[in-house]
Amino acid sequence: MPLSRRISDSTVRRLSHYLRVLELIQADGGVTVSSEQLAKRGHTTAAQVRKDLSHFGSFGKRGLGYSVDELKDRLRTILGLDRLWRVILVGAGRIGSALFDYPDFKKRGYDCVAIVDTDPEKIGERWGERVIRPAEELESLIRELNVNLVILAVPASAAQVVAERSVNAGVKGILNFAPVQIQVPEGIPVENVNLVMELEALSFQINRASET
Amino acid sequence: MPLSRRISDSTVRRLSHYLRVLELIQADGGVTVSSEQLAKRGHTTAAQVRKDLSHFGSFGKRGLGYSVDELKDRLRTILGLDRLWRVILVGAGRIGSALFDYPDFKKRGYDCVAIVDTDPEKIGERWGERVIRPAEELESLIRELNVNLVILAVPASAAQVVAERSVNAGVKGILNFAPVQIQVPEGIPVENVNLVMELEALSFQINRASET
DNA sequence: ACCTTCTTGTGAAGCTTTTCACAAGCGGTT
DNA sequence: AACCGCTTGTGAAAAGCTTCACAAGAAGGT
Repeated sequence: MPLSRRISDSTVRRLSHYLRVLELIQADGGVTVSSEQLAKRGHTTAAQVRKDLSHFGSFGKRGLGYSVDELKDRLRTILGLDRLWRVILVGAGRIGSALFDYPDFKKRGYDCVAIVDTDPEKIGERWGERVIRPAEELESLIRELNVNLVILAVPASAAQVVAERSVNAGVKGILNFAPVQIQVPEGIPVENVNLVMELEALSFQINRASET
Repeated sequence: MPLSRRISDSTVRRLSHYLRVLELIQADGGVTVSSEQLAKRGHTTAAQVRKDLSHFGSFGKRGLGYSVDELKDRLRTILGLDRLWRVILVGAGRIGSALFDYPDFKKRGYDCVAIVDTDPEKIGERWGERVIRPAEELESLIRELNVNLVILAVPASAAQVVAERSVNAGVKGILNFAPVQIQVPEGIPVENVNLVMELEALSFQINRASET
C-alpha cells in the first residue's frame, strides 16, 4: 500500500515492539508467526497488527502468517535500522552513561561517535573507546563526524540552546531527556523521554484504580 | 465535572506538562494564567487545555484565567502528588542510579525507600542514605516498608518475574524500563519507558522527513 | 447601572484511530 | 480436483480525541 499516508505515532511504537517480539520468536526457533501470536505478546489485537503492517505493504501469506525472518527485515527497513546512525551524546551525567552502556544501543545500529560535557572534571574522561570532549566542540564534532542524531541528556535550562546549536550544525533528529518542550524548526523530529511524566502518569492511574 | 469518565493517556501527559509550566510561571512571579498562555508553552491549543481541565472540574474564572497557585494545587491532587509515594528500585545499574539521582524525584513526592540487586558486588554498597539489599529481600522490604511502587531497572529476562513477585507482595504500580511488555493482573498500572523504542521512532521520522 | 473587553466551559462538528467482519487466498488432505 | 481449516488484507462501522464556535460570566471603566 502507499507509503504516502501519515503514520501515527502509536503505529510506529507498535512496529518497534513487533520487531522485538519477532527477535524473541526467532531466538525460540519460530519460523512463521500469525498476527494473532504477535498481538498476544504485545497487548494489542490481531486486527491492529494487520492494519499496522498494511500501511507499508502486504508481507504475509494467507492461511500461513508471516515469515519471521522476512517480516523482521521489513520492519528493520521501515524503522530505518538498515543503516548506521551516528549519534552524539550531550551531557555525560548518569542518564548519559546509562544510555551509553545500553546493550541494545549499538546492536540496533546506533553508534555513539562522540560525547561532550561542560564539566571540566569530566572532559578527557574515557568511556569505552570514547573520550569526553568539551561542549564548545559540539558543532565541529557534528560536522566532522557526520553526526545524524543528538541525545540531549542535559539540564532543562541548557536543552534549548544545545538543540539549536545541534540543528544548525546539521543533526537530523533529537532524543530529548530534559524535562522541557524544546522548539525546533519544522522537519526536525524530536522524541521526548520524561521520567517525571511517567511517574506522574503512574500515580494518577493508581489513584484512579483505587477510587473504583 | 464527573470524575467517572475515562481519562486518556495523552490528557494525563499534558496535565503533567501543565504542572511543570505552572511552576515555571510561578517562579517568574506569575499569579494568573490563561489557557492561551498555558497552550503556547506546551505545543498544544487553548481549547485543548480547557477541555483537559474540564474533565476534573472548573478551576478558572471567566475573563481572568486560572490562579497559578490554585491550579497547581489542583493538578498536584489530580496527579496524585499530594501524598508520599514509597518506591523500591530493583536493579542498581546505570539506569537505576540515574533515576536515583534524578533531582525532581524526591521533590515530587517520590521517596526511594529501598534498592535491591542480585549482583553480590553491589549488595551492601551505599547510595546516599540507602544500602543496596539482596534481591531475595524484595517481598519482605515491600511489606515492611509499605512500598507502593516498583521501578524495574533490570534486564528484560528478569522483568516479568520481578513484576509478579512485586505485585504479589503488594505494590500498586510499576515503572518498567526493561524492553519487554510485562503481564500483570488487571488493575495494576504499568508505565513503560523504552529507550530503543524512542530511538526507533526517531529514525523512522527522520527517514520519513527526508523522503518528501 | 450599563457597556466593553476578556476568557472560561462546553455541546457539536470534524478528524483520527481502532475494531469488526468477511471475501480472498494458501496448503494440506481426501 | 474439490474441499477444509486457517489467516491475511481491507473496506466499513464504531469509538475516541481534538478543534470549533459561542453563550455565559467576571472585572473595570464611564
